[in-house]
Amino acid sequence: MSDIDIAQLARRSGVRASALRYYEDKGLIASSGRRGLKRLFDPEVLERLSLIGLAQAAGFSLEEIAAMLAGEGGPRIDKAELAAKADALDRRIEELTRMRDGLRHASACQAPELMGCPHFRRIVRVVGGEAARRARSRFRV
Amino acid sequence: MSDIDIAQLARRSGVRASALRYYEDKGLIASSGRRGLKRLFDPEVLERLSLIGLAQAAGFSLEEIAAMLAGEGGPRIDKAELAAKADALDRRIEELTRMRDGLRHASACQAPELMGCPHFRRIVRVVGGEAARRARSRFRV
DNA sequence: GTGCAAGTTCAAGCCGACTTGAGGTCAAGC
DNA sequence: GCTTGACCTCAAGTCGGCTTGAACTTGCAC
Repeated sequence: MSDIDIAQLARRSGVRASALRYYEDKGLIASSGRRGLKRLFDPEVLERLSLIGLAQAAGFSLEEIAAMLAGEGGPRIDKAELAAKADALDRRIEELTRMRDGLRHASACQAPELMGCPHFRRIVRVVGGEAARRARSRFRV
Repeated sequence: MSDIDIAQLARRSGVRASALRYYEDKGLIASSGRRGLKRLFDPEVLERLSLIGLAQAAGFSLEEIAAMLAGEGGPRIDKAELAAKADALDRRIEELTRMRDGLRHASACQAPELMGCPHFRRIVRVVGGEAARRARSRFRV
């Protein structure tokens, strides 16, 4: 078989060997066997790692991802949950957009004192109040 | 004076008292004095907390924020740094947008096996590969 | 057959941003 | 004057997602 070792998998996926072991431990990926002590992986794991990466980047925790991947024959992914995540991303994108506009203005603002600029003050009030609570809360994305 | 106590400040800012003490310790805010043991705060701190919230939400660490706020007479904020942060946000927004589109598609996709859908597979490859490394890296936003 | 790079296990450490807990102080109301 | 409860300090704990270190084993090249 063309199973690959952990170093290969690490190199080809960009995920460090220690992380791969960690993922295996958490049930996110499985090795296809051992050669002696050494793990062997099916190259399909590469695709699974991409899927994991996508899910991570979308804001799922490893635990959630493990649950999704646990299904038999292909990942069991809850469509409603995906839609909810997409909605959350929409909100986050809007928020970041407002923030970016604020920063953009601040970086160009001619006011001698930034806090003297009414435009910036408004941004601080709006974004700083609301979004900060989100930033502090567990749910990053 | 109309200085307020830490409970008031917490209530009005949405930042917990323990966090406020932590911020003071880190030099992000200052109390204007004490009544006995108890801290008193100038209500202006509320605005400063909003600014901190904004900066946090924009992806600055508390340490960075402390450095920015350290200047005399109004925060000394580096315009170039702000512009860089805005650029970073732009990239992040683009990424999240692609991710959202992927999730949206996945949640609507009719393919019996999600991984059988070429569209989704492409998304996994593109987003899952690149963005995941970012997600894993320190720089969230 | 032997040297050694590359694997292994397991426990502990790290990061940032706080929170929590134990034990102490004190201003104000009864 | 005494209770009470809001505040105080300081150290330690939490969370997720790994990484690191120590001590060990192994497959492969020579």
